[in-house]
Amino acid sequence: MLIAIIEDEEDLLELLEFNLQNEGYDAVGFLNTKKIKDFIVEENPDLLIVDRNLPGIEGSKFVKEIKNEGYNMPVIFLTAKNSENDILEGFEAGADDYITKPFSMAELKARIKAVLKRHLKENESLAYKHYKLDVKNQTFYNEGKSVNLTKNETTLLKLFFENPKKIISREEIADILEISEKSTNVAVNRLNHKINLLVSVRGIGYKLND
Amino acid sequence: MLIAIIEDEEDLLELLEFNLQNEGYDAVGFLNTKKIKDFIVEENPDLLIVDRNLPGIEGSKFVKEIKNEGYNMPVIFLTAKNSENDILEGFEAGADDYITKPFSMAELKARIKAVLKRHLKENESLAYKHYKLDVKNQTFYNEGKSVNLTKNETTLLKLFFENPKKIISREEIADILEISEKSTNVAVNRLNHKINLLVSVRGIGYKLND
DNA sequence: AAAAAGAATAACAAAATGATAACAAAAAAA
DNA sequence: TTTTTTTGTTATCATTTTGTTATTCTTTTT
Repeated sequence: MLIAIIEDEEDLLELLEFNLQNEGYDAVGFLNTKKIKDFIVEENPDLLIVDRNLPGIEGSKFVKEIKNEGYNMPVIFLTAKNSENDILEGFEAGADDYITKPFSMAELKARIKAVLKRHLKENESLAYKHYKLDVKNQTFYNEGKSVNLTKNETTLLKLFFENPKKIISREEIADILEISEKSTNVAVNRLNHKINLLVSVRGIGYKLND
Repeated sequence: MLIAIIEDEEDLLELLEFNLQNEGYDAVGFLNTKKIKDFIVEENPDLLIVDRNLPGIEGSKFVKEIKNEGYNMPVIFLTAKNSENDILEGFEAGADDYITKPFSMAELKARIKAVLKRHLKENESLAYKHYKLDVKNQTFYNEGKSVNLTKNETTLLKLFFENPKKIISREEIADILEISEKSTNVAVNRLNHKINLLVSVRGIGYKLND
C-alpha cells in the first residue's frame, strides 16, 4: 500500500511518515505540490493524505485537479481548519474523509484503514451473496464455476455489486457505459445471458435479483 | 430535517440538541434505545446520531438492526472510542461518518451537512405514519414489506403523502396525472388494489384513511 | 321505495416500456 | 494484415401500464 502525503509542516510530515511506515505502509512525504504530481503520475499511489492549506495552492484545488485527470484514489484531508464551510468544501473536492488537527495517530490509522478498505471493496474483488466478481480479471464466480466477462459486462456488473439492493436507473447505466438510454437493455440482456442476475424494474431500471 | 440522537451522557445530549436546534434542525434526543425505536418507526427521521457505547446494547448493533428493517437514513457515529477496530466496525455497521470525542460543534455540523447532502441526492423518501414511499424506486413500504408501484401510482401516492390530512379533489388528481376527471377513480382504484390507503370523500375527492 | 347521482369495478384498446434479434462498426486477437 | 470478438444501434416482437367507456354497486334524494 503506497500512501503519498503532502504537508508543509516538516515535523508533522516526518511524524506521519514514521508512523505510517511503522504500520507497514509505503509512505512518501512531500512538502509541497511541485514534485508530488510527478510522483502520482509515475507511482499511482493508493491513497493521498493532503493538508488543506498548502503554500501556493489550496489542498482542495489540488485534489480537484488530480481527480479531473482521472485519478480516483481516495483522499484524506488533514487540516487545522474545522469551520463548517472548510469541511464541506473538502468533501466536495472529493475527499473520502477529513481529519481536523489535533488528531491522534490511532484515529488517523483507523481512518486510513477504513478508507482503504472501502475503496478496495469497490475496486478489486466484489462479492454479492455467494457470487464474486474479479474486476481486474473480468471474471465472475458462482460457487467455483467461473464465467469470463467482457469489459462492458464487468463495468456493468460492478455497478450493481457496489450497490446491492439499489435499483440502478437506465440513465445511470447509459451514463456509465457511455451509450444511449435505448441501448441499455441490450447491454443488460447480454450480461444476463451469461449470468442470470439482473432483473428489470419497469419504469426505472434494473436491480440484482433475490 | 429531523435528527434523532442517542447518547447516554445527559449533558452532551442536551448540548447536541441545543446546538442542532439552533442550526434549524428538528433534533430529538434519547438517553437509551428503548424509546428511540418507536420514534424511528413513527417519525422516520432523516438522520441518526448514535453513541457507540450505549448502556445495554452496542451502537453498531442497534444500527444494524434498524438498517435490516429497511430503514436507510444516514448514520453518524459519535464516540470516545477511536481505536482502529472500533472505527472500522462502525463503518461496517453502515455508518456514513464517524466522529471521535472530543469534537467541535463546527465539525459535527459540517459533517451532518455533508452527509445529508450526499444522501438527499440519492434518495427522495416520503413517509406517512408507519408507511414509507421511495419515490425514486417506486416502492411502497409497510412495516418492512415492500410493494412495487408503477409510475402513475407513485405520482398519485406522492401527492397524498405530501398532503396528509388534506382531501385531494378529483380535479387536482386529473390535473397531476393528465387524465380526464372521469378516469380518476380508476387510477385511485388501481392504487388501492395494491395498498388500501385511499378513501373516497363523496362529492369531493380522496384522502388518506385513518 | 324509486329515481338520481356518485363511485367501484370490469373490459378493452392504445400507448409505453422492455426483450430479443439482426446488423454494422469498432476493438481486440491472431 | 485477417479474423474474431465485442459493442452500439435499430427494428421487431412481447408485456405492462394506462385512459377510456360501459356496467354494476352504493349512497343520497325525492
